[in-house]
Amino acid sequence: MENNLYQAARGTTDILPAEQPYWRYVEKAIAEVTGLYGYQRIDTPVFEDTSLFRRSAGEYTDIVQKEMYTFDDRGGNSLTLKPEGTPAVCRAFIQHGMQNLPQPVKLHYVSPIFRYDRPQAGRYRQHYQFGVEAIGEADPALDAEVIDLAWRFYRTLGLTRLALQLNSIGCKKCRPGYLAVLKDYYARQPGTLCDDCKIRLEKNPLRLLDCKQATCQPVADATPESFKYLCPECAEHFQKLQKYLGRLEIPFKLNHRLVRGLDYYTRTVFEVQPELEGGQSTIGGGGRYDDLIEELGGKPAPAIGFATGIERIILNIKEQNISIPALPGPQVLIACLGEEARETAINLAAQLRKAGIGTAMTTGDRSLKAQLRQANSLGVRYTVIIGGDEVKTATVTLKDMSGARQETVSAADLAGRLNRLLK
RNA sequence: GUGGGUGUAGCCCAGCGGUCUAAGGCGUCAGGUUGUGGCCCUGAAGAUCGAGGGUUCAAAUCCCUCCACCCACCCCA
Repeated sequence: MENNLYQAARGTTDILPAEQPYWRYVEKAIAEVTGLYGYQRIDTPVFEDTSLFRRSAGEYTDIVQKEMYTFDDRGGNSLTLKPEGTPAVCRAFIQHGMQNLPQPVKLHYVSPIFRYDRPQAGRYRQHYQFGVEAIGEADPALDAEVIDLAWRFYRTLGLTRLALQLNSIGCKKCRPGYLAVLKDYYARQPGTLCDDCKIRLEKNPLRLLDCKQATCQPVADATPESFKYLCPECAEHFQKLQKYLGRLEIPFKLNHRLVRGLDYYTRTVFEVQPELEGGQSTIGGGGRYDDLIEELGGKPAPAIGFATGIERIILNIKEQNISIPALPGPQVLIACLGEEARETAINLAAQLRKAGIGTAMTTGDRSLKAQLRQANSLGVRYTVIIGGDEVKTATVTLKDMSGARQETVSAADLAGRLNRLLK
């Protein structure tokens, strides 16, 4: 970093004015959908005790092993910038006694997320996620609701050609049985496993299914399917969920290799990706975490959540050429010539704004031509021109920027006149 | 963390050892007579050629290191 020019830290980015329409568009869809389903907003701090994330995600997950932004504060506490949203929401749920609220508690958040990862298009060290959590209910109808919410959200944005993948990885009771089957299956494979998988086999066998190494593909593809080893309760839960999704006409593909990168998931796991893309194209995902609240010290409360990356959504909005509404700018520009006119302009700008009319005013000593060029590039509908003549007669020249029309209006009537014209 | 590619004004990009005191387009600013925009015309500002070091008589052009971005992997959002 010999460069004396500062630049945004690696993997971080500025969201410039030109990008803001996309963000506002997404934020609007978030407000709309969460309102429709009754998921209230919660905001949690950007950092939490490191142990919160270690305990929830799992010691052998990539997030904990290599992606956390962890630091000691001046008091010697180990803190970590949120690498995902769910544990923070669970902590808040427990801390504020939300188990005493009517269950399930339905929350949503929009939050920066930090992961020390190698950046790429659509992958940042600081990015934003929109997520929902529904805590305190095990009914598969709630799983269906969360997936439906996610699906509706994408449709509200206008995104198409998305694929929903679904799996069930069982619960505390039945997963050990499945893992035994899995281990047994892998133990019988000729020694062709990649180095990572050898470790996974010991530490976190479920993740064997997640391996992307070419050499492991045939082995992983042919693994016994987790949803065939579910206990009766989990099997029923999964069956009902699929039935409900059918009712909701949400297409999904069963993917027995979908396991997600966090250890706390139970039963339902799902992911949404664009149909065509490969690579790091997942735009959203989630699942059930029936044991997490209890593991974090709360009274047992089953729950399900979903989170989606806003940058990746915007990437897809652009790829799919979805048109985004422009952000409103000022409707009127006041141009003036000379010091006296300037004083009048300042008064009039204040009056117009008070009347609720978005008003910009030119500054500096510029020619009328330059001021009108500015009006044009701002895209205002009207320009108010004040020069020596107007000052003398207490009037103003009101120019309609869509044509060549202009009229003389008394300064006192300007706000009223504009309000009528802009209606 | 691994492998590969790229890096020239705010943006897009030409140039790929001497003719570069770096070209063009977009954008910005100013003008095209006296107070009128969008089109057009003219002009100006704006680049230590990502940074640092090296090779050479000579480097934007070759080499090394670093930084950043992109792609693939890992993993995820």
